[in-house]
Amino acid sequence: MAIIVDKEQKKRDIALACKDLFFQNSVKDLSISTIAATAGVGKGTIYNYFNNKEEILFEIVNVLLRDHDIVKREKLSRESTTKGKIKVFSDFFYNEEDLELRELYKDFVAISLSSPSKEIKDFQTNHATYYHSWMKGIVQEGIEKNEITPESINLVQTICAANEGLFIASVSTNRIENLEREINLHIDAMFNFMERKK
Amino acid sequence: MAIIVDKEQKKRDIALACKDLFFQNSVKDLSISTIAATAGVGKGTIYNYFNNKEEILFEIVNVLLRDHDIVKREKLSRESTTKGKIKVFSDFFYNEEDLELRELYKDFVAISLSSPSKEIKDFQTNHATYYHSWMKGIVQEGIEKNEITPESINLVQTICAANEGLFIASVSTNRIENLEREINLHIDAMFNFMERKK
Amino acid sequence: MAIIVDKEQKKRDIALACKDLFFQNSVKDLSISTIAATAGVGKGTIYNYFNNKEEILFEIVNVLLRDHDIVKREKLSRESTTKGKIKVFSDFFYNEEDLELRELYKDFVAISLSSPSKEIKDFQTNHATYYHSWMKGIVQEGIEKNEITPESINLVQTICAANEGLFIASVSTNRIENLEREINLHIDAMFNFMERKK
Amino acid sequence: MAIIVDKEQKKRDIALACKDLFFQNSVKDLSISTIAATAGVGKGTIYNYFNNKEEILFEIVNVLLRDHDIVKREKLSRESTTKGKIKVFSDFFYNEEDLELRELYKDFVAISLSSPSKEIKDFQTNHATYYHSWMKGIVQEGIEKNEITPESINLVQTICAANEGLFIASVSTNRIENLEREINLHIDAMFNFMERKK
DNA sequence: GATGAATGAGTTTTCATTCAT
DNA sequence: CATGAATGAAAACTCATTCAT
Repeated sequence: MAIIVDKEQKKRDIALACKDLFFQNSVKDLSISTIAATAGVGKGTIYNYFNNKEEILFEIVNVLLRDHDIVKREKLSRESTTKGKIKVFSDFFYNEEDLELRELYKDFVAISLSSPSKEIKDFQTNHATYYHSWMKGIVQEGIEKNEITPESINLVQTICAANEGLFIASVSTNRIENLEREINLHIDAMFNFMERKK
Repeated sequence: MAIIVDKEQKKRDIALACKDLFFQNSVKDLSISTIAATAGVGKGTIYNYFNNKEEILFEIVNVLLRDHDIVKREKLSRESTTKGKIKVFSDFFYNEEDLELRELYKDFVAISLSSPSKEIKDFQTNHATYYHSWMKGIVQEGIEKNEITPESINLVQTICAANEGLFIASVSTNRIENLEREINLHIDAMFNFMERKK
Repeated sequence: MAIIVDKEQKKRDIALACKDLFFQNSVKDLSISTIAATAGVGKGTIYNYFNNKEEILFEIVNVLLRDHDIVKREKLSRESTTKGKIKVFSDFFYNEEDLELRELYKDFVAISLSSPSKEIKDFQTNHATYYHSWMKGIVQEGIEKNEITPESINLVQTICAANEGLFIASVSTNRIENLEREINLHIDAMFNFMERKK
Repeated sequence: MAIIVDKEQKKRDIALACKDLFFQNSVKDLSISTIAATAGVGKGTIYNYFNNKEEILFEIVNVLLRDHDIVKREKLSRESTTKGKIKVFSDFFYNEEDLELRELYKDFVAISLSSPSKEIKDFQTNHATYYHSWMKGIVQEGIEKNEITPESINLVQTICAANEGLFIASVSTNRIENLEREINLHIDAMFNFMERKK
């Protein structure tokens, strides 16, 4: 019998072994040689598990997101107010823990903008939809608890979009000096309109 | 002196001669050979006028923005309400006329995200600041005309960011089916809060 | 002993399992991976039975030739004249039934011409000699039956060579529009000289 | 002004600089690196003049054929009889001078048989047609001079094909011990039928 | 100042072969 | 015996950059 390898596990191993490489460089700037060397396998082995560099990126993100979600869920459970939850939800764009994931996210958006493939767009759509629903759930809950007005549900899209827009601006320009502050200011402003007046 | 003017003119000529190339391809995918051939000059000549491909992109955008601004100013002058002006201001992200400029803009953001250089960040900062001020001016005017509340000035950042965020989402995911509609909905929602109640 | 028989059987099984692959692709274009997968065995197993891809080709051809010979013998028995027999003998180069074998034959000649090995040359020699003798036998018989002149025996080589030359020309150039016609014309021409004048 | 190079001359120079390489190896076995090194230019330079290895082969053959034709014409002019001319014409397949050209020819046929491209087939067709016409002209002349019968014209195809078939057999098998002898025997046999009986 | 021929480092990709299980 | 994971050498090809004219 030949060596039976858990293909999925091996994919994960290779991906994680070179995750730092992907944090520090954009996919375009990484060569298969470098990736293989870093992962401690031969170039051919990379091709046994991945069809292209993007797939490795997908794998890394998938693994990291699993952990990220657990932590996020935990952090959310510690927040009692809807506003608090939304702020925690939005801290992905600036907090220290998600620095790495954020780097990869930048890479994803960059690829989507410059040379989009169906795969990457689908991948992005899946995740965007997932997090959007999640946030919608939080807002819905806030409505049910009478914290915020029913119309608030229509502002979820705007909050998400503004978060993302502020993040992009903070990365691609020098205009945003303190992203954390800007995001929280904008959430405060939105909640001004969303919160039930007593 | 005269020579310097000539040099500037030649830069512009080269840049404009290959602008279509830049609309249709991302900078990363264009080779100097292709650019030179399209511009009808030798490869060496490109190096006499530009240090890298990005600089050509800068030149094209600069020229195009000049025209774009004139048209925008004209369109704005035809709008009487502040809301109308903001909508016209935001239509850059979806209107037909700015399709080309938008393609270049995507390229800029992509570069900023994946391998940012000081030059491109400064370039982006300049333009972002310029348009931001412009929009702020419009809102300021609306406040002075008593159309909208003084606090509205603090929402300019959010409006801009949400526009940008929606645009990025429309490009990098399949989530936004109709960008024009989403942008206008979100502007309407914001103006609900900004407009003075009579 | 029994084991050796088994080994031979297994070789044949593997070879036949992937014969279609060899019809459709030239040996050079086939990878061991593809062959192994098609044969339904592991890559390592191929190496247990064959030293190289050519050997698999030999095996396939050997098996196919056995059947081909039976059919040919049967077809020849149905022909009464020597000319008829020679034509049937030569139809290998254009008939529909031998299409596959012909594809393999092309591959053999190609290998012989570009990077000949002792093995392939011996293999080719064996078969060429075998068929040459066969044809010689037919001509001999025709002489004995007084159908053709005794000198005809010296033209066997020419007939064979011309058949082969026409085939090669039909494959490597666009000069031969209808190979069947050309081969039959040339055989007719030769028989003009070979047939006993009554 | 940049260096103006006679592109055609440079192609020829590169091709000739590595012709020995092509005599000794089949195209498939040659790498661009080796070719470039032998020609004394960089790898990139090869690509500036040729799209693939076959094109280099074409170039070499074209140059060599030019010389070959001159020599052949000269040799033919020294022959007075049609039979002599045909023999001289056919000596390409075995004479010492054309050894190199013959090696390339083998390569051509091998490629045509294993992985034919339109280009190579057209190239082969052109040359085959050219030499075929040439030989036809010689036979025609013989007919006009009353040396051979008018029907001889129909045997040109057979003579060519048999020459080629014998050559292929001599290369791909051990059956032909002395190609020169076989070719001349077969030409003698054909002329037996073609020559006018006095 | 303009040119474009030459370059070679660097990249992706393939695949025969090995060998631990 | 059979397997198939791992490998790395080798190949094709690209392209920014230089520099002689």
